[in-house]
Amino acid sequence: MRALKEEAYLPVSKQIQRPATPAKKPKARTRVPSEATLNRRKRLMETKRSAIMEAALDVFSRYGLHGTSLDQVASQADVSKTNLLYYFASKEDLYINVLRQLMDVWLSPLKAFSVEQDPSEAIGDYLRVKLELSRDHPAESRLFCLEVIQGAPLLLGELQGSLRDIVESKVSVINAWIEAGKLAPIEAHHLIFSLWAMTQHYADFRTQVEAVSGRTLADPAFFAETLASLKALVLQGICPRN
Amino acid sequence: MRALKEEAYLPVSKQIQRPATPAKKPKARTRVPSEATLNRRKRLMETKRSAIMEAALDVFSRYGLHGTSLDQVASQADVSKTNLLYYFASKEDLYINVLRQLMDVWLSPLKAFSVEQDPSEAIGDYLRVKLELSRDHPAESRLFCLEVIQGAPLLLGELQGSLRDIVESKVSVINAWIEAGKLAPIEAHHLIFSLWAMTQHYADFRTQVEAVSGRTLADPAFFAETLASLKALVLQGICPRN
DNA sequence: TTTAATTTAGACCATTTAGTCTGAATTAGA
DNA sequence: TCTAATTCAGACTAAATGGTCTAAATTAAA
Repeated sequence: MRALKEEAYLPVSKQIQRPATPAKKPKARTRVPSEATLNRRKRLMETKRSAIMEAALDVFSRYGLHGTSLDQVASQADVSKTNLLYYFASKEDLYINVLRQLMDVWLSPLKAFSVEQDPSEAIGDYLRVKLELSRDHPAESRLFCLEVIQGAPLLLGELQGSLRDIVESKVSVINAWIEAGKLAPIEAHHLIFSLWAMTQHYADFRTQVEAVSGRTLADPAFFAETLASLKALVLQGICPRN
Repeated sequence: MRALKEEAYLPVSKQIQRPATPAKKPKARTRVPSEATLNRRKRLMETKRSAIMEAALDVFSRYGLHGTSLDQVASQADVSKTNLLYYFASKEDLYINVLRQLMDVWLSPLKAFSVEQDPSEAIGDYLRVKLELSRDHPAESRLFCLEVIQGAPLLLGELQGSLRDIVESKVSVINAWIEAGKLAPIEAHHLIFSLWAMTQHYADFRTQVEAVSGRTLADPAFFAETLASLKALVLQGICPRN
Protein backbone atom coordinates (compact mmCIF):
# COMPACT_ATOMS: atom_id res chain seq x y z
CA MET A 1 0.00 0.00 0.00
CA ARG A 2 2.50 2.49 1.17
CA ALA A 3 4.92 1.62 -1.58
CA LEU A 4 2.27 2.17 -4.18
CA LYS A 5 1.13 5.39 -2.71
CA GLU A 6 4.66 6.70 -2.29
CA GLU A 7 6.05 5.51 -5.56
CA ALA A 8 4.22 8.19 -7.46
CA TYR A 9 6.14 10.90 -5.64
CA LEU A 10 9.55 9.33 -5.82
CA PRO A 11 12.23 10.53 -8.18
CA VAL A 12 13.27 7.85 -10.66
CA SER A 13 16.60 7.26 -8.98
CA LYS A 14 14.90 6.31 -5.75
CA GLN A 15 12.25 4.16 -7.34
CA ILE A 16 14.88 1.92 -8.85
CA GLN A 17 17.11 1.38 -5.88
CA ARG A 18 14.22 0.53 -3.58
CA PRO A 19 14.51 -3.14 -2.65
CA ALA A 20 11.03 -3.70 -4.06
CA THR A 21 9.61 -4.51 -0.65
CA PRO A 22 6.92 -7.03 -1.68
CA ALA A 23 9.36 -9.15 -3.68
CA LYS A 24 9.82 -11.87 -1.06
CA LYS A 25 6.25 -11.81 0.16
CA PRO A 26 4.66 -14.60 -1.92
CA LYS A 27 6.70 -17.33 -0.18
CA ALA A 28 6.41 -16.21 3.41
CA ARG A 29 3.19 -17.32 5.03
CA THR A 30 2.20 -13.82 6.01
CA ARG A 31 -1.23 -12.75 7.06
CA VAL A 32 -3.19 -11.00 4.37
CA PRO A 33 -4.35 -7.68 5.81
CA SER A 34 -8.07 -7.19 5.54
CA GLU A 35 -9.64 -4.43 3.49
CA ALA A 36 -10.67 -2.61 6.63
CA THR A 37 -7.14 -2.70 8.01
CA LEU A 38 -5.69 -1.30 4.86
CA ASN A 39 -8.14 1.54 4.91
CA ARG A 40 -7.42 2.32 8.52
CA ARG A 41 -3.68 2.28 7.82
CA LYS A 42 -4.15 4.47 4.81
CA ARG A 43 -6.17 6.94 6.82
CA LEU A 44 -3.51 7.08 9.52
CA MET A 45 -0.79 7.62 6.96
CA GLU A 46 -2.77 10.35 5.27
CA THR A 47 -3.29 12.05 8.58
CA LYS A 48 0.40 11.97 9.30
CA ARG A 49 1.28 13.13 5.83
CA SER A 50 -1.12 16.03 6.25
CA ALA A 51 0.34 16.96 9.59
CA ILE A 52 3.82 17.04 8.12
CA MET A 53 2.66 19.04 5.15
CA GLU A 54 0.96 21.54 7.39
CA ALA A 55 4.14 22.04 9.35
CA ALA A 56 6.10 22.27 6.14
CA LEU A 57 3.75 24.90 4.74
CA ASP A 58 4.24 26.98 7.81
CA VAL A 59 8.01 26.84 7.72
CA PHE A 60 8.44 27.06 3.96
CA SER A 61 6.17 30.09 3.81
CA ARG A 62 8.30 31.87 6.35
CA TYR A 63 11.80 31.01 5.21
CA GLY A 64 11.37 29.80 1.65
CA LEU A 65 12.47 26.48 0.23
CA HIS A 66 16.18 27.15 0.53
CA GLY A 67 15.93 28.92 3.86
CA THR A 68 14.26 25.92 5.44
CA SER A 69 16.04 22.80 6.66
CA LEU A 70 14.49 19.38 7.02
CA ASP A 71 15.33 19.49 10.71
CA GLN A 72 13.20 22.59 11.05
CA VAL A 73 10.24 20.96 9.36
CA ALA A 74 10.66 17.76 11.34
CA SER A 75 10.79 19.56 14.64
CA GLN A 76 7.83 21.75 13.71
CA ALA A 77 5.88 18.63 12.76
CA ASP A 78 7.06 16.90 15.91
CA VAL A 79 8.47 13.88 14.14
CA SER A 80 11.99 12.67 13.55
CA LYS A 81 13.80 13.58 10.38
CA THR A 82 13.99 9.88 9.59
CA ASN A 83 10.25 9.57 9.87
CA LEU A 84 9.72 12.61 7.70
CA LEU A 85 11.85 11.00 5.02
CA TYR A 86 9.82 7.86 5.46
CA TYR A 87 6.80 9.80 4.24
CA PHE A 88 8.44 12.02 1.68
CA ALA A 89 11.25 10.99 -0.59
CA SER A 90 13.08 14.30 -0.37
CA LYS A 91 12.77 17.91 0.57
CA GLU A 92 11.73 18.77 -2.96
CA ASP A 93 9.15 16.02 -2.92
CA LEU A 94 7.65 17.47 0.23
CA TYR A 95 7.75 20.96 -1.18
CA ILE A 96 6.02 19.94 -4.38
CA ASN A 97 3.28 18.17 -2.48
CA VAL A 98 2.69 21.23 -0.35
CA LEU A 99 2.50 23.44 -3.43
CA ARG A 100 0.12 21.13 -5.27
CA GLN A 101 -2.29 21.01 -2.38
CA LEU A 102 -2.08 24.75 -2.03
CA MET A 103 -3.13 25.40 -5.59
CA ASP A 104 -6.42 23.61 -5.03
CA VAL A 105 -7.30 25.81 -2.10
CA TRP A 106 -6.11 28.77 -4.02
CA LEU A 107 -8.07 28.43 -7.22
CA SER A 108 -11.44 27.45 -5.87
CA PRO A 109 -12.98 30.81 -4.90
CA LEU A 110 -12.80 32.19 -8.42
CA LYS A 111 -15.00 29.40 -9.70
CA ALA A 112 -18.02 30.88 -7.94
CA PHE A 113 -18.52 33.67 -10.49
CA SER A 114 -21.44 33.09 -12.85
CA VAL A 115 -23.38 35.24 -15.30
CA GLU A 116 -26.66 34.86 -13.48
CA GLN A 117 -25.33 36.58 -10.35
CA ASP A 118 -25.54 40.24 -9.67
CA PRO A 119 -22.03 41.50 -10.43
CA SER A 120 -21.75 43.80 -7.43
CA GLU A 121 -22.75 41.01 -5.16
CA ALA A 122 -20.54 38.43 -6.86
CA ILE A 123 -17.52 40.67 -6.71
CA GLY A 124 -18.26 41.77 -3.17
CA ASP A 125 -18.49 38.14 -2.16
CA TYR A 126 -15.29 37.34 -3.92
CA LEU A 127 -13.49 40.11 -2.08
CA ARG A 128 -14.83 38.77 1.18
CA VAL A 129 -13.83 35.19 0.51
CA LYS A 130 -10.36 36.19 -0.67
CA LEU A 131 -9.87 38.43 2.32
CA GLU A 132 -10.95 35.62 4.59
CA LEU A 133 -8.35 33.44 2.93
CA SER A 134 -5.75 36.11 3.60
CA ARG A 135 -6.79 36.14 7.21
CA ASP A 136 -7.16 32.40 7.75
CA HIS A 137 -4.55 31.01 5.38
CA PRO A 138 -1.78 33.58 5.18
CA ALA A 139 0.86 30.88 4.91
CA GLU A 140 -0.70 29.56 1.72
CA SER A 141 -0.82 33.04 0.30
CA ARG A 142 2.78 33.77 1.14
CA LEU A 143 4.15 30.50 -0.14
CA PHE A 144 2.27 30.94 -3.37
CA CYS A 145 3.66 34.44 -3.67
CA LEU A 146 7.20 33.28 -2.93
CA GLU A 147 6.91 30.66 -5.61
CA VAL A 148 5.48 32.97 -8.27
CA ILE A 149 8.02 35.68 -7.53
CA GLN A 150 10.81 33.23 -8.18
CA GLY A 151 9.40 32.34 -11.54
CA ALA A 152 7.05 29.57 -10.42
CA PRO A 153 9.29 26.83 -11.76
CA LEU A 154 7.04 24.20 -10.27
CA LEU A 155 3.72 25.87 -10.90
CA LEU A 156 4.17 27.26 -14.36
CA GLY A 157 2.23 24.39 -15.83
CA GLU A 158 -0.76 24.98 -13.57
CA LEU A 159 -0.64 28.70 -14.20
CA GLN A 160 -0.65 28.32 -17.95
CA GLY A 161 -3.16 25.49 -17.77
CA SER A 162 -5.95 25.34 -15.23
CA LEU A 163 -5.50 28.86 -13.90
CA ARG A 164 -5.52 30.38 -17.34
CA ASP A 165 -8.62 28.41 -18.27
CA ILE A 166 -10.53 29.48 -15.20
CA VAL A 167 -9.53 33.07 -15.72
CA GLU A 168 -10.61 33.02 -19.34
CA SER A 169 -13.99 31.67 -18.43
CA LYS A 170 -14.43 34.37 -15.80
CA VAL A 171 -13.28 37.02 -18.22
CA SER A 172 -16.22 35.97 -20.37
CA VAL A 173 -18.58 36.34 -17.45
CA ILE A 174 -17.30 39.80 -16.72
CA ASN A 175 -17.56 40.82 -20.34
CA ALA A 176 -21.11 39.56 -20.43
CA TRP A 177 -21.92 41.73 -17.44
CA ILE A 178 -20.39 44.69 -19.17
CA GLU A 179 -22.33 44.08 -22.36
CA ALA A 180 -25.50 43.84 -20.34
CA GLY A 181 -24.71 47.28 -18.95
CA LYS A 182 -24.37 45.94 -15.44
CA LEU A 183 -20.72 46.92 -15.16
CA ALA A 184 -18.72 49.86 -16.37
CA PRO A 185 -16.43 48.87 -19.22
CA ILE A 186 -13.12 47.63 -17.87
CA GLU A 187 -10.57 45.17 -19.12
CA ALA A 188 -11.56 42.03 -17.26
CA HIS A 189 -8.04 40.64 -16.79
CA HIS A 190 -6.95 43.75 -14.97
CA LEU A 191 -10.00 43.68 -12.79
CA ILE A 192 -9.19 40.13 -11.76
CA PHE A 193 -5.53 40.94 -11.16
CA SER A 194 -6.53 43.89 -9.01
CA LEU A 195 -8.92 41.83 -6.94
CA TRP A 196 -6.18 39.31 -6.32
CA ALA A 197 -3.59 41.95 -5.56
CA MET A 198 -5.67 43.99 -3.16
CA THR A 199 -6.80 41.05 -1.08
CA GLN A 200 -3.60 39.01 -1.04
CA HIS A 201 -1.68 42.11 -0.08
CA TYR A 202 -3.06 41.80 3.44
CA ALA A 203 -1.49 38.35 3.79
CA ASP A 204 1.72 38.79 1.85
CA PHE A 205 2.51 42.27 3.14
CA ARG A 206 1.02 41.69 6.52
CA THR A 207 4.27 42.78 8.16
CA GLN A 208 4.15 46.08 6.34
CA VAL A 209 0.45 46.58 6.93
CA GLU A 210 1.00 46.01 10.60
CA ALA A 211 4.08 48.21 10.76
CA VAL A 212 2.26 51.06 9.10
CA SER A 213 -1.25 50.78 10.47
CA GLY A 214 -0.61 48.86 13.66
CA ARG A 215 -3.46 46.48 12.89
CA THR A 216 -4.09 42.98 11.53
CA LEU A 217 -6.91 41.12 9.83
CA ALA A 218 -7.13 39.06 13.00
CA ASP A 219 -8.79 42.11 14.52
CA PRO A 220 -12.45 41.77 13.46
CA ALA A 221 -12.98 45.52 13.32
CA PHE A 222 -10.00 45.91 11.04
CA PHE A 223 -11.20 43.05 8.89
CA ALA A 224 -14.64 44.62 8.46
CA GLU A 225 -13.16 48.03 7.78
CA THR A 226 -10.80 46.58 5.20
CA LEU A 227 -13.51 44.67 3.42
CA ALA A 228 -15.77 47.69 3.33
CA SER A 229 -12.98 49.87 1.95
CA LEU A 230 -12.05 47.43 -0.77
CA LYS A 231 -15.67 46.98 -1.77
CA ALA A 232 -16.22 50.72 -1.90
CA LEU A 233 -13.05 51.24 -3.88
CA VAL A 234 -13.76 48.57 -6.44
CA LEU A 235 -17.45 49.24 -6.81
CA GLN A 236 -17.61 53.00 -6.53
CA GLY A 237 -14.10 54.28 -7.09
CA ILE A 238 -12.84 57.29 -5.23
CA CYS A 239 -14.29 60.12 -7.26
CA PRO A 240 -17.32 61.49 -5.49
CA ARG A 241 -20.66 60.50 -7.00
CA ASN A 242 -23.59 62.85 -6.74
CA MET B 1 40.33 55.55 2.74
CA ARG B 2 39.11 52.15 1.88
CA ALA B 3 39.49 50.93 5.41
CA LEU B 4 37.52 53.85 6.74
CA LYS B 5 34.81 53.49 4.17
CA GLU B 6 34.55 49.77 4.65
CA GLU B 7 34.78 49.73 8.40
CA ALA B 8 31.25 50.99 8.72
CA TYR B 9 29.90 47.87 7.05
CA LEU B 10 32.03 45.36 8.89
CA PRO B 11 30.70 43.20 11.66
CA VAL B 12 32.55 43.80 14.90
CA SER B 13 34.36 40.49 14.74
CA LYS B 14 35.95 41.48 11.48
CA GLN B 15 36.78 44.99 12.52
CA ILE B 16 38.86 43.72 15.37
CA GLN B 17 40.85 41.05 13.65
CA ARG B 18 41.83 43.32 10.78
CA PRO B 19 45.52 43.96 11.03
CA ALA B 20 44.78 47.67 11.26
CA THR B 21 46.42 48.38 7.93
CA PRO B 22 47.72 51.89 8.67
CA ALA B 23 49.56 50.78 11.81
CA LYS B 24 53.02 50.63 10.29
CA LYS B 25 52.50 53.55 7.99
CA PRO B 26 53.87 56.45 10.07
CA LYS B 27 57.44 55.16 9.78
CA ALA B 28 57.45 54.28 6.11
CA ARG B 29 58.13 57.30 3.90
CA THR B 30 55.02 56.77 1.79
CA ARG B 31 53.57 59.30 -0.56
CA VAL B 32 50.57 61.11 0.75
CA PRO B 33 47.78 60.72 -1.81
CA SER B 34 46.32 64.00 -2.93
CA GLU B 35 42.71 64.96 -2.35
CA ALA B 36 41.96 64.54 -6.03
CA THR B 37 43.37 61.04 -6.04
CA LEU B 38 41.37 60.02 -3.06
CA ASN B 39 38.22 61.28 -4.69
CA ARG B 40 38.98 59.47 -7.91
CA ARG B 41 39.67 56.28 -6.00
CA LYS B 42 36.52 56.69 -4.03
CA ARG B 43 34.50 57.16 -7.17
CA LEU B 44 35.97 54.05 -8.75
CA MET B 45 35.24 52.03 -5.68
CA GLU B 46 31.71 53.32 -5.53
CA THR B 47 31.24 52.39 -9.16
CA LYS B 48 32.42 48.90 -8.51
CA ARG B 49 30.36 48.59 -5.40
CA SER B 50 27.33 49.65 -7.36
CA ALA B 51 28.02 47.18 -10.11
CA ILE B 52 28.26 44.39 -7.61
CA MET B 53 25.13 45.52 -5.85
CA GLU B 54 23.24 45.64 -9.10
CA ALA B 55 24.25 42.09 -9.90
CA ALA B 56 23.37 41.04 -6.37
CA LEU B 57 19.95 42.65 -6.61
CA ASP B 58 19.26 40.73 -9.76
CA VAL B 59 20.25 37.37 -8.33
CA PHE B 60 18.83 37.86 -4.84
CA SER B 61 15.50 38.92 -6.29
CA ARG B 62 15.28 35.75 -8.30
CA TYR B 63 16.49 33.15 -5.82
CA GLY B 64 16.22 34.83 -2.46
CA LEU B 65 18.99 35.33 0.07
CA HIS B 66 19.38 31.66 0.91
CA GLY B 67 18.89 30.45 -2.63
CA THR B 68 21.77 32.59 -3.85
CA SER B 69 25.45 31.75 -3.54
CA LEU B 70 28.29 34.21 -3.51
CA ASP B 71 29.69 32.48 -6.56
CA GLN B 72 26.52 33.28 -8.43
CA VAL B 73 26.68 36.92 -7.51
CA ALA B 74 30.36 37.14 -8.32
CA SER B 75 29.94 35.58 -11.72
CA GLN B 76 26.92 37.75 -12.46
CA ALA B 77 28.93 40.82 -11.51
CA ASP B 78 31.89 39.54 -13.48
CA VAL B 79 34.34 39.72 -10.59
CA SER B 80 36.07 37.09 -8.55
CA LYS B 81 34.57 35.96 -5.29
CA THR B 82 37.70 37.21 -3.58
CA ASN B 83 37.16 40.62 -5.05
CA LEU B 84 33.53 40.63 -4.04
CA LEU B 85 34.56 39.92 -0.47
CA TYR B 86 37.07 42.72 -0.75
CA TYR B 87 34.16 45.11 -1.18
CA PHE B 88 31.64 43.52 1.12
CA ALA B 89 32.44 41.88 4.39
CA SER B 90 29.96 39.05 3.98
CA LYS B 91 26.96 37.88 2.09
CA GLU B 92 24.69 39.42 4.69
CA ASP B 93 26.56 42.68 4.46
CA LEU B 94 26.01 42.75 0.73
CA TYR B 95 22.38 41.85 1.13
CA ILE B 96 21.77 44.56 3.67
CA ASN B 97 23.38 47.17 1.47
CA VAL B 98 21.22 46.14 -1.44
CA LEU B 99 18.11 46.34 0.68
CA ARG B 100 18.96 49.73 2.11
CA GLN B 101 19.52 51.23 -1.30
CA LEU B 102 16.32 49.69 -2.52
CA MET B 103 14.25 51.35 0.16
CA ASP B 104 15.27 54.80 -1.04
CA VAL B 105 14.09 54.07 -4.55
CA TRP B 106 11.02 52.50 -3.17
CA LEU B 107 9.77 55.22 -0.89
CA SER B 108 10.32 58.26 -3.03
CA PRO B 109 7.26 58.28 -5.31
CA LEU B 110 4.82 58.56 -2.44
CA LYS B 111 6.39 61.81 -1.34
CA ALA B 112 4.94 63.61 -4.35
CA PHE B 113 1.40 63.77 -2.95
CA SER B 114 0.41 67.22 -1.70
CA VAL B 115 -2.84 68.89 -0.72
CA GLU B 116 -2.65 71.51 -3.43
CA GLN B 117 -2.80 68.95 -6.20
CA ASP B 118 -5.93 67.73 -7.83
CA PRO B 119 -6.50 64.33 -6.22
CA SER B 120 -7.48 62.53 -9.43
CA GLU B 121 -4.39 63.79 -11.10
CA ALA B 122 -2.12 63.09 -8.15
CA ILE B 123 -3.38 59.56 -7.81
CA GLY B 124 -3.32 58.95 -11.53
CA ASP B 125 0.28 60.12 -11.61
CA TYR B 126 1.14 57.92 -8.67
CA LEU B 127 -0.31 54.91 -10.41
CA ARG B 128 1.74 55.73 -13.49
CA VAL B 129 4.99 56.19 -11.60
CA LYS B 130 4.51 53.02 -9.60
CA LEU B 131 3.62 51.07 -12.69
CA GLU B 132 6.72 52.41 -14.40
CA LEU B 133 8.72 51.20 -11.43
CA SER B 134 7.15 47.77 -11.80
CA ARG B 135 8.14 47.78 -15.43
CA ASP B 136 11.62 49.23 -15.09
CA HIS B 137 12.66 47.94 -11.67
CA PRO B 138 10.94 44.62 -11.19
CA ALA B 139 13.91 43.20 -9.33
CA GLU B 140 13.60 45.87 -6.66
CA SER B 141 9.94 45.17 -6.31
CA ARG B 142 10.43 41.47 -6.01
CA LEU B 143 13.26 41.64 -3.53
CA PHE B 144 11.28 44.02 -1.38
CA CYS B 145 8.34 41.65 -1.54
CA LEU B 146 10.50 38.65 -0.66
CA GLU B 147 11.85 40.47 2.33
CA VAL B 148 8.50 41.67 3.62
CA ILE B 149 6.91 38.27 3.14
CA GLN B 150 9.55 36.75 5.35
CA GLY B 151 8.83 39.19 8.09
CA ALA B 152 11.19 41.94 6.98
CA PRO B 153 13.73 41.18 9.70
CA LEU B 154 16.12 43.72 8.23
CA LEU B 155 13.60 46.35 7.22
CA LEU B 156 11.25 46.35 10.13
CA GLY B 157 12.87 49.46 11.51
CA GLU B 158 12.42 51.37 8.28
CA LEU B 159 8.85 50.19 7.93
CA GLN B 160 7.90 51.29 11.40
CA GLY B 161 9.92 54.46 11.06
CA SER B 162 10.27 56.39 7.85
CA LEU B 163 7.64 54.47 5.91
CA ARG B 164 5.08 54.85 8.61
CA ASP B 165 5.79 58.57 8.88
CA ILE B 166 5.43 59.15 5.16
CA VAL B 167 2.24 57.17 5.06
CA GLU B 168 0.79 59.09 7.95
CA SER B 169 1.51 62.39 6.30
CA LYS B 170 -0.11 61.20 3.09
CA VAL B 171 -3.08 59.90 4.99
CA SER B 172 -3.59 63.46 6.16
CA VAL B 173 -3.45 64.73 2.62
CA ILE B 174 -6.04 62.21 1.51
CA ASN B 175 -8.28 63.02 4.42
CA ALA B 176 -8.01 66.71 3.58
CA TRP B 177 -9.11 65.93 0.04
CA ILE B 178 -12.06 63.98 1.38
CA GLU B 179 -13.09 66.76 3.73
CA ALA B 180 -12.92 69.22 0.86
CA GLY B 181 -15.35 66.97 -1.00
CA LYS B 182 -12.81 66.21 -3.68
CA LEU B 183 -12.74 62.51 -2.91
CA ALA B 184 -15.36 60.02 -1.87
CA PRO B 185 -14.94 59.01 1.76
CA ILE B 186 -12.55 56.10 1.99
CA GLU B 187 -10.17 54.92 4.65
CA ALA B 188 -6.89 56.39 3.46
CA HIS B 189 -4.65 53.55 4.62
CA HIS B 190 -6.54 51.05 2.56
CA LEU B 191 -6.45 53.28 -0.47
CA ILE B 192 -2.68 53.47 -0.20
CA PHE B 193 -2.33 49.72 0.35
CA SER B 194 -4.50 49.10 -2.68
CA LEU B 195 -2.48 51.42 -4.89
CA TRP B 196 0.68 49.62 -3.83
CA ALA B 197 -0.84 46.20 -4.28
CA MET B 198 -2.34 46.79 -7.70
CA THR B 199 0.79 48.25 -9.22
CA GLN B 200 3.41 46.04 -7.61
CA HIS B 201 1.39 43.00 -8.59
CA TYR B 202 2.58 43.46 -12.17
CA ALA B 203 6.19 43.11 -11.06
CA ASP B 204 5.87 40.53 -8.30
CA PHE B 205 3.36 38.31 -10.09
CA ARG B 206 4.71 39.00 -13.51
CA THR B 207 5.06 35.27 -14.12
CA GLN B 208 1.41 34.74 -13.35
CA VAL B 209 0.29 37.78 -15.32
CA GLU B 210 2.20 36.54 -18.29
CA ALA B 211 1.01 32.96 -17.91
CA VAL B 212 -2.60 34.08 -17.79
CA SER B 213 -2.69 37.00 -20.19
CA GLY B 214 0.32 36.25 -22.34
CA ARG B 215 1.54 39.84 -22.04
CA THR B 216 4.09 41.94 -20.14
CA LEU B 217 4.51 45.55 -19.12
CA ALA B 218 7.44 45.62 -21.53
CA ASP B 219 4.81 45.71 -24.25
CA PRO B 220 3.87 49.41 -24.50
CA ALA B 221 0.31 48.66 -25.52
CA PHE B 222 -0.14 46.42 -22.51
CA PHE B 223 1.40 49.04 -20.24
CA ALA B 224 -0.97 51.72 -21.50
CA GLU B 225 -3.95 49.41 -21.22
CA THR B 226 -2.98 48.42 -17.68
CA LEU B 227 -2.51 51.97 -16.55
CA ALA B 228 -5.83 53.04 -18.04
CA SER B 229 -7.60 50.13 -16.37
CA LEU B 230 -6.13 50.81 -12.97
CA LYS B 231 -6.95 54.51 -13.21
CA ALA B 232 -10.49 53.77 -14.26
CA LEU B 233 -10.90 51.23 -11.49
CA VAL B 234 -9.56 53.42 -8.74
CA LEU B 235 -11.17 56.65 -9.87
CA GLN B 236 -14.52 55.45 -11.16
CA GLY B 237 -15.03 51.98 -9.73
CA ILE B 238 -16.80 49.33 -11.75
CA CYS B 239 -20.42 50.22 -11.15
CA PRO B 240 -21.78 52.08 -14.15
CA ARG B 241 -22.21 55.81 -13.71
CA ASN B 242 -24.96 57.56 -15.55
C1' DT C 1 1.95 -14.25 20.56
C1' DT C 2 3.56 -13.13 16.08
C1' DT C 3 4.26 -10.32 12.26
C1' DA C 4 4.62 -6.25 9.67
C1' DA C 5 4.49 -1.37 9.80
C1' DT C 6 5.84 2.64 12.03
C1' DT C 7 8.98 5.45 14.63
C1' DT C 8 13.16 6.92 16.70
C1' DA C 9 18.11 8.07 17.76
C1' DG C 10 22.12 8.64 15.98
C1' DA C 11 26.12 7.62 13.31
C1' DC C 12 27.59 8.63 8.98
C1' DC C 13 28.54 10.40 4.15
C1' DA C 14 28.70 13.70 0.43
C1' DT C 15 27.87 18.11 -1.14
C1' DT C 16 27.44 22.85 -0.96
C1' DT C 17 28.97 27.02 0.40
C1' DA C 18 30.58 31.11 3.28
C1' DG C 19 34.64 32.81 4.26
C1' DT C 20 40.02 32.79 4.81
C1' DC C 21 44.54 32.84 3.19
C1' DT C 22 48.38 33.01 0.01
C1' DG C 23 50.90 34.56 -3.60
C1' DA C 24 51.14 36.47 -7.77
C1' DA C 25 49.47 39.76 -11.47
C1' DT C 26 47.72 44.08 -12.71
C1' DT C 27 46.64 48.82 -12.34
C1' DA C 28 47.18 53.56 -11.46
C1' DG C 29 48.99 57.29 -9.26
C1' DA C 30 53.49 59.89 -7.60
C1' DT D 1 60.20 53.79 -11.83
C1' DC D 2 58.21 52.87 -7.35
C1' DT D 3 54.37 52.13 -4.24
C1' DA D 4 50.03 51.00 -2.78
C1' DA D 5 45.62 49.53 -4.10
C1' DT D 6 43.15 46.37 -6.66
C1' DT D 7 42.23 41.93 -8.75
C1' DC D 8 42.53 37.17 -9.48
C1' DA D 9 43.09 31.99 -9.14
C1' DG D 10 42.90 28.59 -6.32
C1' DA D 11 43.74 25.93 -2.22
C1' DC D 12 41.74 25.45 2.00
C1' DT D 13 38.65 25.28 6.38
C1' DA D 14 34.52 24.93 8.83
C1' DA D 15 29.81 24.57 9.10
C1' DA D 16 25.32 23.38 7.51
C1' DT D 17 22.55 20.25 5.56
C1' DG D 18 20.26 16.65 2.50
C1' DG D 19 20.07 12.11 2.61
C1' DT D 20 21.42 7.06 3.86
C1' DC D 21 21.87 3.34 6.88
C1' DT D 22 21.48 0.57 11.04
C1' DA D 23 19.65 -1.21 14.98
C1' DA D 24 16.45 -0.96 18.25
C1' DA D 25 11.84 0.37 20.14
C1' DT D 26 7.01 0.85 19.65
C1' DT D 27 2.52 0.04 17.77
C1' DA D 28 -1.21 -2.37 16.00
C1' DA D 29 -3.41 -5.89 13.70
C1' DA D 30 -4.12 -11.11 13.24
